[in-house]
Amino acid sequence: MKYNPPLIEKKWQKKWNDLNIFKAKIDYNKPKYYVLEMFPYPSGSIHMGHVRNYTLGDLIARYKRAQGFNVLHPMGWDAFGLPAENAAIENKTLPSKWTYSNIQVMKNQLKQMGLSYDWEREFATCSPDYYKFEQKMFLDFYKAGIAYKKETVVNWDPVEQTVLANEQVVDGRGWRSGVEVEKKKMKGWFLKISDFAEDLLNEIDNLNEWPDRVKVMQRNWIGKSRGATLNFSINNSKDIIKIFTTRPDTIFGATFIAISPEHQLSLEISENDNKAKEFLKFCEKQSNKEVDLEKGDKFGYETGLTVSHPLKKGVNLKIYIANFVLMDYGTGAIFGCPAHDQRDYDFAKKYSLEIISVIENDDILPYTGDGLHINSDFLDGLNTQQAIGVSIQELRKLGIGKETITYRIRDWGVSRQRYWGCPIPIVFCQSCGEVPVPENQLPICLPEDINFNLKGNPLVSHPTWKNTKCPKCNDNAFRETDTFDTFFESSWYFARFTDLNPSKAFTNEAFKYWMPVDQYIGGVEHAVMHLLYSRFFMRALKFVKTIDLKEPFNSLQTQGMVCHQTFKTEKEKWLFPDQVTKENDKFFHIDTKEKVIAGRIEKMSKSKKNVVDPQQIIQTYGADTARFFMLSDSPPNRDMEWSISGIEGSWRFLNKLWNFVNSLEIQETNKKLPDNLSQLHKELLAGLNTTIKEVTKSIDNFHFNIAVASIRSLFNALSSYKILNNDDKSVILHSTKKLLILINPMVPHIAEALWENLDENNMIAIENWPSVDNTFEVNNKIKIPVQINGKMRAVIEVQKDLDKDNLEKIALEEENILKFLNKAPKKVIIIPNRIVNFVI
RNA sequence: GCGAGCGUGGCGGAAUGGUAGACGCACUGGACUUAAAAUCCAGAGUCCGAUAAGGACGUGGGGGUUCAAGUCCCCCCGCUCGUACCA
Repeated sequence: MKYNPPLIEKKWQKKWNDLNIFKAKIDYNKPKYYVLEMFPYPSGSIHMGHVRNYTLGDLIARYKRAQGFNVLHPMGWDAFGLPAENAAIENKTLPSKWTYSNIQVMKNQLKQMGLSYDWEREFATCSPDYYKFEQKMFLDFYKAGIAYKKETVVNWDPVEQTVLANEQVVDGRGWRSGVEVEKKKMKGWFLKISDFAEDLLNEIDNLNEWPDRVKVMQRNWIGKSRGATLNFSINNSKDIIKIFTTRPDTIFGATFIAISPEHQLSLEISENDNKAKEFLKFCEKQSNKEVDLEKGDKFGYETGLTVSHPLKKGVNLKIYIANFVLMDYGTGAIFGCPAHDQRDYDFAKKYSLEIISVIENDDILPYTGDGLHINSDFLDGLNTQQAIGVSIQELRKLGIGKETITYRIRDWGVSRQRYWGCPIPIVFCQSCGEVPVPENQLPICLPEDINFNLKGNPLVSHPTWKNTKCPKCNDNAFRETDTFDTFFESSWYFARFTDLNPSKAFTNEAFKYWMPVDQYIGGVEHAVMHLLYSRFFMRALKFVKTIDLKEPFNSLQTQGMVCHQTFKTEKEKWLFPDQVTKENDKFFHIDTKEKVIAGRIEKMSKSKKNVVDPQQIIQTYGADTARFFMLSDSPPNRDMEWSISGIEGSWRFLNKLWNFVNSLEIQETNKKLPDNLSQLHKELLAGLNTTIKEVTKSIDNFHFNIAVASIRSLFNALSSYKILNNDDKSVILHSTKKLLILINPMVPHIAEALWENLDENNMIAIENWPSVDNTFEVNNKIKIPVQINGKMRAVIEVQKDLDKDNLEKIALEEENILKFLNKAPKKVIIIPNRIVNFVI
């Protein structure tokens, strides 16, 4: 009987399904375990990134089940988003139709992978049954003052008459129209994440099972900084400019003032100053991406206004409008100290402004480090920390400034000028203004009869949808046509999985039982936004008393990307891996035979064609082989390289496993370990025990590749063992069964099939994880390296825990040691069970 | 630009400060076969040496701490991710 993946995989998937093995139910007799992988956007078909993510999650789910946990392992669809609209325009279809048909396809593909989901909890976020709850949440936020409207700047495509996402802006131009993108001011809805910044920051310290790098990134994103606000009075005017600085100690080095183009003062100036107006227009054309702002050239406009330096009598500083000053951070105005800030330095050089050094240093300017202050009056001789304190004190005394804490994090703009998202439940009335939709009128559903041939947002151009009556005065009114950012849906979906209650977003009992998610797994690209928004969302829901939980994810693991070698023809055309053949270490096009250049190993991407379709892999090798390779290659948090030889190696191993287990003869008398174990038996069982320990530890630590290596080692020991008698058979059978339980979470179909072939009645899916049994530890001999000056010269085999004196004595009997030990050692370092080192 | 991470044989990767390269892939030799594939057995970091014994070198580069550094510290280089309207 040959290993036939399609046959056994279908069979066991059906059995799991028919017997409802993975259905999750509240059970207070068992500890619960909620394992969740980031749900996918239904883009069309699954890719290797999904395969990796869901294989990792499924391994954990099956492992925890075997350990006796009551496991919740759900799956759903992050179904709103831009690609559906693009597809709708391109293929003349509806976003809903496109999305739901993609879900169909992808669900089938996931099912073929044999993932142990409770499919009864599946949902798509684009269904009103889901999004109606977030309309209610938004209303709660609105009433609690967490949601508010303010002006925001968006990318505007004047030809398409539409707002563009950052990714739709290519080199400053609209991706479809190709015309220069403008910045446009619009009103949009925001959530006050900044109100929760302090708590979001503090609680990071308690996220013990999150990767440090994610925590550091979130801390930096929140960006708490202590500094000072300080007022400069504008000469010949009653007005003042309030600036924020983290370095009030450098005040004596200030040589100019710069304000954001969006600053109130900039707008006032531009009203009577055409050149200023032009400059603001120019700034509007610039990208509003953080990268471009920081990397781009610094431009300024000299307003002609000056302020007087508050601490240097008679010194005036020019006010510039500058493109690198952000309105969203601090007060939208800074003082420039070119000697000690890179951006200020660049700006000062460009506009020939004075550069005054106020911190002693030997480096070239700008110098941003610590040091003793000079040219700074009462700050002279102080270091940075001291000078910051003293300068703030002085500013307070003068009544022109004070210590201020600011955060880099900006409020979350949740408005999107798009059709395929959750409608925002607000109505605009001529007389009543903005009015929240009463809860009994929810959900506000998206219209299906839309026309993507018209310009702009189909919700705006729809003939009737936005027309409604004001809930307050019943006069004619308009609906909000913005929809939510899709991060809105993904900020609470994990809690919705705990119960699909049709009338409430969450059922108290289920929420309390299952939440928080014990193990969350997903791409590292979500390190900040999705994960921070979700943390915020829980707090916001707690604030409006919907739930009582702050942190949604107890343990987090981030996975790396799946990469593949790239191939190009000599004419620089990308090729798919299956268009390339290898002969004598050289690559050729499989049809045309032309030379192919093998490029770098890069993240799989459609544009570079270095993709492998999981569907094809599963068809050729089966899901188990794909899963096994995913786990055996790299540790999950690192990038992995997909390769044909790698997948074939996994395929070979599963075949070997299949043939080996099926070659075992099963008799009743073999089902128990023999009473008297030989030395070889003991060694084998000790090896088994080591593997159980190692696999358990490796899975707990998310080092699945080590777990795989360890299982392979055990398999090598079992399959090379010469079976001579009945006792041998019993020991091998015993060990093989344990091996199957260990490997089951990785390759569940073949494990079930072999388990059945071993005459077992229960499914391996419900077997208990093997426990560690140290009684077989027989190895009391240990190998210890002997070094001379830290260089390995010999290895001695000794009793475990042998004392220092004996270790030294035995080491000195080694020929190679004597050879190198040509004089008396200055020092001998001996650590029992570890090392002997002679220093000469 | 800023923030974060990563860098070990031909390749993926192992390694509580203590034998660098576990496990696998690719490779080489052998067995089986009319032959190939598959499978099985054996070998292998590089260099010197005889294909041995043994030795030198070796974890992106440079410096440092230590009896001992892939691991800790400093500087540099390269690549990847995020950067707020992609998900």
